[in-house]
Amino acid sequence: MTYAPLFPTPRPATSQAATPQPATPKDYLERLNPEQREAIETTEGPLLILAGAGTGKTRVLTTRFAHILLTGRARPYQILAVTFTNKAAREMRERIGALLGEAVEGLWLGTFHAICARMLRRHAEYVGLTSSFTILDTDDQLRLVKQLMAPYRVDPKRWPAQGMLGIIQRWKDRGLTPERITPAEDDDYADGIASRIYAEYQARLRAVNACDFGDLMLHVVEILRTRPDVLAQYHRSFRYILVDEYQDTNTVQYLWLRLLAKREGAPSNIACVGDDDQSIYSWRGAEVENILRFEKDFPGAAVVRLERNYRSTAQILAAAAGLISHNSGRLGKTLRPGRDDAEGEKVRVIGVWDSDEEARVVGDAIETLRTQGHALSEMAILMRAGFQTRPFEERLVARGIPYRIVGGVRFYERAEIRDCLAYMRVLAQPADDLAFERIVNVPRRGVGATALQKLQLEARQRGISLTGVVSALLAEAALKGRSKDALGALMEAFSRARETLGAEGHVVAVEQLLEDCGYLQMWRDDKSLEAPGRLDNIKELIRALVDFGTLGAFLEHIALVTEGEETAGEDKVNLMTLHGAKGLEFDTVFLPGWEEGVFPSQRSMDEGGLKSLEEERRLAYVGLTRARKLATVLHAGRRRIFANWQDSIPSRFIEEIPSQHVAISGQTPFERRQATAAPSMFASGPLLARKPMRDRNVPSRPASPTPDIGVGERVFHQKFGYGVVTDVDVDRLQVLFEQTGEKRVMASFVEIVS
DNA sequence: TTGTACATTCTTTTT
DNA sequence: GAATGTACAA
Repeated sequence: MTYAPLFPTPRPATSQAATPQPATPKDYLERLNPEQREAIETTEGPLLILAGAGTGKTRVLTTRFAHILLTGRARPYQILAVTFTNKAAREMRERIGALLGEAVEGLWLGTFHAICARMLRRHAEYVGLTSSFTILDTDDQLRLVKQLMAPYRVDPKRWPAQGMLGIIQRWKDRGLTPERITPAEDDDYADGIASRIYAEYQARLRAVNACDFGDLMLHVVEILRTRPDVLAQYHRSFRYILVDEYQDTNTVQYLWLRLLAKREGAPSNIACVGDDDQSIYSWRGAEVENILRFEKDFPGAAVVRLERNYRSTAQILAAAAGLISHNSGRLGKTLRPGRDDAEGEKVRVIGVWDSDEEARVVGDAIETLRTQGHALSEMAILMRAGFQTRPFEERLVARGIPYRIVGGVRFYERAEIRDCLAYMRVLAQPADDLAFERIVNVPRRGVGATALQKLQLEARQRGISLTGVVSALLAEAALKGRSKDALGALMEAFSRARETLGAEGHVVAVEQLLEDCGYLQMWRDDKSLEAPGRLDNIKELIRALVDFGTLGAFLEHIALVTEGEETAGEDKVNLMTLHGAKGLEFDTVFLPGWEEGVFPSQRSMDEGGLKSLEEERRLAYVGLTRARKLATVLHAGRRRIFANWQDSIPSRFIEEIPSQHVAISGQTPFERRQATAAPSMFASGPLLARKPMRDRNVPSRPASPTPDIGVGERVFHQKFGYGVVTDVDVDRLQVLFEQTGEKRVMASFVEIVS
């Protein structure tokens, strides 16, 4: 196997002896290719950098940043640099520091949301908030939407609150405040109450001095739109703008950038880096059109294409290029190998009988690689959806192979953490009704739904917060029995904690509060298996509290940083979704579940048709291009979905990879067509050497090979029952089943009935 | 108000 | 298969 000599990955220039002086020799430009240099040295005017996977995008961005500083074009605080993830922001900050030889302070470098939060704290009063506003988490959002929808008595089955929240978020993604929703725009969701709910939702947030994630962008855009003085202030301040992952921007983010970049009588020095082929977030409101339209939005824009890939082998690049060429409406860009010494191995495609075998095969392959001395941290299993990790986890555990799940259940999303955060929020801001609602009855204090409803009603009538109402009612002796005692004790705990907060600081105050109100005791009494772990998590949370000066600073940090601590560095196999893998790279990548309905996902295709199919294809492209040396695609003949088995046919994406860059193996319905021509791969490579298939006396599978089946034929399928063939494509059938509707199935899985 | 039994839905996801 | 939601009893 031509696996051993790894071509070196280009690293940022090491230890430049750079003091930030304009006269510094520009050795940081020397190891760049001509396109990269152009992308860095074209500092004035709008610039679009189309950066394919693995073409040194981050390097260009950071070097460009440093270049602007080192040539004296701007001071650090005059450059605005935005990314999508905290991780990307952190990486940029570190690499800029390395280039300059010292950490730079006062940068406007961060995620869209973090930078907007910073702006919004300065100008909150323009949108009816104060600078101490809280940022809601998704639980709060959903609870609020449910509350607001309740009076309208819409069927929650047909119109779930989740969907309503989705609509509101999409509106926010598009920069639409409630006043900007036209009647035509008002979705027909829940009989057209969506815009009304939206308006009420926004009013409610304002009343509790809170905003949600979308608001961070939306409010700031609204301020920049309506306050020319504020806008002018930022225009004076930001001379250069750098944007990472431009293809993932949604409309508000685009509006925000355009407002900041278009300055009267000055050039728009905005440089956007992106790759239309890696746009995989449209379901979250991202508009690929933003990148496709860039030259129209910013006339006279220069466009630089980075196509030299220094990451993957020529085989992988050709495979990925062939696959993505099936998409239409691309800006046109072909990855070329940046080096000639890395032909590499073909992309492996392995067909397996079922999803259990799939996990087994991957586990075996990983074990083999490990015994050959390859680091586990250089291998990744990338799947379409998070739940697909399970069988692999089980297999890896059984094999004793350490693994890590990247982006699983995040630390700050655990219930116990959110409970504690809600306690802290009420402590920091007693008017935070949404946080209060979360914790009034956690632990159980006998303050249930009806009691809470009474409190809410009373609070609305008096125009005060829930905590305000509780204190008032207690003072008036208007409460009785259980709720009086329970709420009294709770308010006691808060006021004691508030005293401690002033005297001994926030860490002690929070500890005391959680103890006092019985929250910690609740978990100590809990006999379930996970209770001790939850207590540990809470300890961890309190430990993190120490690093922050105030409770407010801590809560802001938490709201914006969703990542748990990165435990990279340990030698473990990486399991994650394809979305989560964007921006990462590994020597070896396993891509399981390439089957119709799974990948491309039926769900997204139902929602978005051809556009979604293309996005799925881009996702496949992202997956392949994560691999430096070897990519292995797998597909199974049947798969466990929910509780039962479902037959599946290989993904169309497999056929779309040019066959000369693919090595097919495995005995599957798909492979049977080529099997006679191409001998099994198993004998050749040591990597995935495997026992021959066991005999399969599984009843669901007819012994006969593909019979001649035509359109209109009536067929029977073990799983789907009776149906009529509506289309035939070699050995795949489109069948309209009586019970389950239209499905694509393998011809070999059905029987003709007469 | 709380607990239990049963039913239903869902599984891209980052900030 | 899990997690959430609903209905109903205590």
